[in-house]
Amino acid sequence: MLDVRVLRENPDLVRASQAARAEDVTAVDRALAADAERRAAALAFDTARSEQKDLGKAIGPLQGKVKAGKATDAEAAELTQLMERAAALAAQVGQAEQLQREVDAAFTAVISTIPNLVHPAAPVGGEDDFVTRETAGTIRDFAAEGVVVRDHLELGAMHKAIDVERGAKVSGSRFYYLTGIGAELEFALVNHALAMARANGFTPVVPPTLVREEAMEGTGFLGQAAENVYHLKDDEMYLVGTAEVPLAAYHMDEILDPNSLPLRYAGFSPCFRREAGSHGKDTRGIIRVHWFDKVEMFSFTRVEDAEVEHERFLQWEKDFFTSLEIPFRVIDTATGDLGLSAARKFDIEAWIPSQGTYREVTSTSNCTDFQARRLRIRTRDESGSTTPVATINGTLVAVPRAIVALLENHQQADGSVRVPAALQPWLHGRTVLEPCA
RNA sequence: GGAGAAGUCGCCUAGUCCGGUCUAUGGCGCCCGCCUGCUAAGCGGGUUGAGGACCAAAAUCCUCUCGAGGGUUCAAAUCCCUCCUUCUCCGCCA
Repeated sequence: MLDVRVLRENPDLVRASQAARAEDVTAVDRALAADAERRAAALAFDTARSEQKDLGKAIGPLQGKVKAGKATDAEAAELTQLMERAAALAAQVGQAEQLQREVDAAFTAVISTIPNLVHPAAPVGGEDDFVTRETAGTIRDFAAEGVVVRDHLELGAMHKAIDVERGAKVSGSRFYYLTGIGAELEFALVNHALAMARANGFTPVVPPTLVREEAMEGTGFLGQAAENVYHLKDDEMYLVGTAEVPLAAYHMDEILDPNSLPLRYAGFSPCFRREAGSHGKDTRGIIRVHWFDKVEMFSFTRVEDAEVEHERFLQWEKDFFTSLEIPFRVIDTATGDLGLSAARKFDIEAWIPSQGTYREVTSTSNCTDFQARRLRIRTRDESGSTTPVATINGTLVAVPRAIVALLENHQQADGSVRVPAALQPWLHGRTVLEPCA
């Protein structure tokens, strides 16, 4: 949710942001008009209600007297008169309240469609207008090494690590089993990630992954992203697509102690995505699946610290892939590709040898105070009054894509896979994974 | 799944039967001040959150907020309905 004051005092800023996102600029004027209406309606209701309360105060004692039989005829007559006025006023209050409710809902409806203000440094444009911030690691020259590149599916089969056939048999397309070393790799990656997160001041969390509408709505996943969310209609529950949802909603409706910030949580959870609208994309392998496990970083900070925290998140994500010795690049996502809540987003894209290109493996977003305002998560400023916090989220490891990058980048001619040093302690010291006979 | 109890402004709590002096009581904690060799104690004041009016700002004022949402009524913490949550007992079960 956008700050109404920004909307009122600096509508041009909002218009510019809308334009950068290729969103509806006229929504700004509709929101402003709705805001004015809303305030007028509130004032009308408040005034009528105030008068009604005054009348009520006069009626109370008088009524008491009349009931006790101690009232004079004049007082009884006055009571009758007051009651008549109060009845008339009650109708007026009812109407004013009804109007206020409608106008309020209209305002909420409009302002909810406006995404977060884009960060001034975010590159303007569509999906392909990202800016590459940096490229790290060295891409192997497989041909020179005499290695015929196998893709992760082939390697997964050789190692009996990934089974998509049975995944499809049991659950359908875009499902898979991780077996043997595949399953071990998941735990190794997750443990490695959690160890790093803990070292960086994160509290490990295993959150619920089935949430109520309020949590889904508050984190901004029921807007344009709604079609990708699994909805359990019988129970009015939603399966989360990321631990960001339960982690963000963890402090919903709370006022956080300013001295406790930044509050950092690392959530491990399964993630469920319908992948509507991506038919035909990445149909081979486990790059794009309906379910996967992930370790997600989440931080609540003061608004003024958000940008620095966001940079830290990026650094920690880079540290993770650097430790896995996987070449990657960092892109600054373009404004048109930010989603509802993010003001700025950095993606890490790992080199995928079988595709000869970089593919997104993690992503970190600075949602400023947008998400916190929706979830009513505040802290106190210097003057002691409440103010929304900022929220930052970032993937530390999304298991299947990390496994893809790992297997493909570290494969050797015979199909064996080298284990990077950082992961060895989590795999009982194994340095090489040998394919099954 | 069945039966029952409860939810009040950080925490505890009065009020709910019987609607109106509730503008929600008191205690604890916390904040400010006074007093005091220091500390403690004592004394005085403040202390839910949200929206709005006025405004440069502060002060002030108004409305909403007693788990949430509806309803009854001139008037709801209080009466009625639905939902949420917690607890107790029974049943079932990782």
